[in-house]
Amino acid sequence: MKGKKKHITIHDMARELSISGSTVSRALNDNPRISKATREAVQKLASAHNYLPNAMASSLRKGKGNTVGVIVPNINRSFFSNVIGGIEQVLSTAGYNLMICQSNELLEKEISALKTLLNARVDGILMSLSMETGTYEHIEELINRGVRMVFFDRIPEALPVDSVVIDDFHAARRLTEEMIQKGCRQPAHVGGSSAVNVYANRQRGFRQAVIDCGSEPDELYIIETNMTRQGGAAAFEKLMRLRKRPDAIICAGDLAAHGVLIAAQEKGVPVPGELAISGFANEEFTAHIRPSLTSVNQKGNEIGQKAAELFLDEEHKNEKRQIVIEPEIIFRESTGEIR
Amino acid sequence: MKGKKKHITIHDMARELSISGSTVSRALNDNPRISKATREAVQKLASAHNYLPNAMASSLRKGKGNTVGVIVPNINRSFFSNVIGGIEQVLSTAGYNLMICQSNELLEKEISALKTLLNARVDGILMSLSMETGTYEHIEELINRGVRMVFFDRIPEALPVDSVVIDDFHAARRLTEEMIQKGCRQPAHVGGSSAVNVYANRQRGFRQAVIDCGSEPDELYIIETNMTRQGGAAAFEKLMRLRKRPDAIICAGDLAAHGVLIAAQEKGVPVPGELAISGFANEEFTAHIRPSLTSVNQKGNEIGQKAAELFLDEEHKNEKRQIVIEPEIIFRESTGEIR
DNA sequence: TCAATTTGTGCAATCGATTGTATTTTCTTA
DNA sequence: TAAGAAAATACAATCGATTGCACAAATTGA
Repeated sequence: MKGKKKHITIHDMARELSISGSTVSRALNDNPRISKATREAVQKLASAHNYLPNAMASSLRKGKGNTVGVIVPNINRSFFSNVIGGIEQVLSTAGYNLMICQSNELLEKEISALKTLLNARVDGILMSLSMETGTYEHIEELINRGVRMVFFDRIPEALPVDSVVIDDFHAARRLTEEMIQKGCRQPAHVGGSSAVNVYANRQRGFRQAVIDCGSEPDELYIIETNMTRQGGAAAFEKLMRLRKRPDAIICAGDLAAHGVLIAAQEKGVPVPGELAISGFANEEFTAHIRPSLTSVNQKGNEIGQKAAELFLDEEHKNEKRQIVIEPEIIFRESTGEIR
Repeated sequence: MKGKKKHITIHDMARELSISGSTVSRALNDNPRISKATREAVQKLASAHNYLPNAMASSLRKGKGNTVGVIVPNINRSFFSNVIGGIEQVLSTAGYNLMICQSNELLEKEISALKTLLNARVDGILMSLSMETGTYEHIEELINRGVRMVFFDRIPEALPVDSVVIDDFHAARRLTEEMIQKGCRQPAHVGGSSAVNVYANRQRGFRQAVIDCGSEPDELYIIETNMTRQGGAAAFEKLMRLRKRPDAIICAGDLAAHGVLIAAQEKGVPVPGELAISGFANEEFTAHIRPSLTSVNQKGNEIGQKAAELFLDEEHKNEKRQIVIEPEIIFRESTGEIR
């Protein structure tokens, strides 16, 4: 008895009211060309039937779907879920829906996610590159197609696209300087592949701070590794084998920093007594471990909002605008009595 | 020069090859009715043009879009992002895309998310209720419309829908029993509103364990609060004011448990020496705080997979199937030397 | 009262892909 | 080689909403 069709269409209602489909459509969209009487009759019937417009049909006709795609490496990293939150705040107000995809740091999945979003004819794509992404043909193709894109955090720096980043360079530099000024004599840096812009910038910031303080960066104390706890622990081992042990390890990620911390504790190296440690990203756990971990708040929510605003600002598209957000360094126990 | 149309259609290609659109369509879908020659010619042209089918058009025609909606309270809770991961593993293999929405624990947002998903004519909705959701009219309406729904974790128990849950009752019961057997004399329970099925079940489990061990549950030791760190701390204060202090606090969530732990440490109550504490959900931080927190692995990934499988199994829809997953209790330092 | 407006509706095409039903072409086989 | 079967392709309708244009009805003005 419940009919085969799940949904009432505009035409069903037109028939019911003995008017034409176009009138129903206009009535629902509050078109002034429709008389108040019919408009109200239609709207009443619509809500009585719980009418819901078929977004596919209207998108198809209108050529745009009020959907934007978001691709992040991983939604269960607090930074990225905060970004998504920020994006959603802005875009849902503007009437857009989100299609969220994960690349799992894999280029292949990134490409297939892009394909999916294109199939869905999203109005734009906001994304952060996967760690694996080193070439940008797949991105360039989209740009050539005229797809509206905004990147955040991990961006293709060579490409003419809008982006939102935090000032990684500056954050790493300030953090390192602070450590040195506090009396640290031999800082080390543990980061990710410098093929990724954020890691490259954090490493540059570290180097600059060392130079500013009158030394030369020593390559032995700059390690590139994968940014996991294991990677951090491995880097720690390597650093401990050096003739002169570092007394501060600035890490470009919280997980790696935590790996360093755990390894140090296992080795019996007092933190922050003999070794100061800092991370990056301000993941939730950093505040709760002992010693709590100094880190950098990347302002994910704000990044998401700005990225969404860039997307919405149709005026100046593809002008390679870049919004730089100043991150906030959060000093905690792992770096001792700084400030 | 780049033309107004962003995308090539099937008809553009048909014209180019001087054949009909239907032939192109069939060729692209490897329909055997099309000769090998034309099929290959079409496919070659398609890839030369980077042709991407318009998902809206084909969905509209086919009446289904290979998209399923997912609604969770919050994507940055590790449990939920794990669920999403599990769902994605299964559904992307089956050719579905995900539209992910957050309710932020708000009924209003839950309803608007549902509306969005219906507009998009998703093929189904997998969801976990918001904390605020106490009435189910909005859900029932969907069921009446024949929308394929699968719930997980926080489910509307009275409704005839498929669901995947973990055995909260059993987990809480076992955990509590274990504590009592270990010598705990006065266990307490800190949980969320018992209007939410999971919290109700965890509380029931606690009560049952107490009964099984020969006592009567004392209402003074069963507290309902909001499941945040603040809520946990407040509950702790309340419990500490009782004549006989509890020597074990079983919490229905990790955040609350952490709040209890911090408050206890501030009060100078040794954990696990004088007070054992356990949480629920196995959030990442539980393994990293000191003392590390005993918790319950809710197997988010597995739940997601099962939910997706229920969705895919078209055979028996709306049979109120329920899959119960046995959670795993992870004993850590906060409960001392159990097992 | 009739032409000139204004206002309200309907018709039909459209968006892009799919599909049942022709229709044409090619291949068999007597 | 012609008739019949089989294979390949084309036609046209369809999904549901939107929209330019045409048309009808109501209103205005003279």
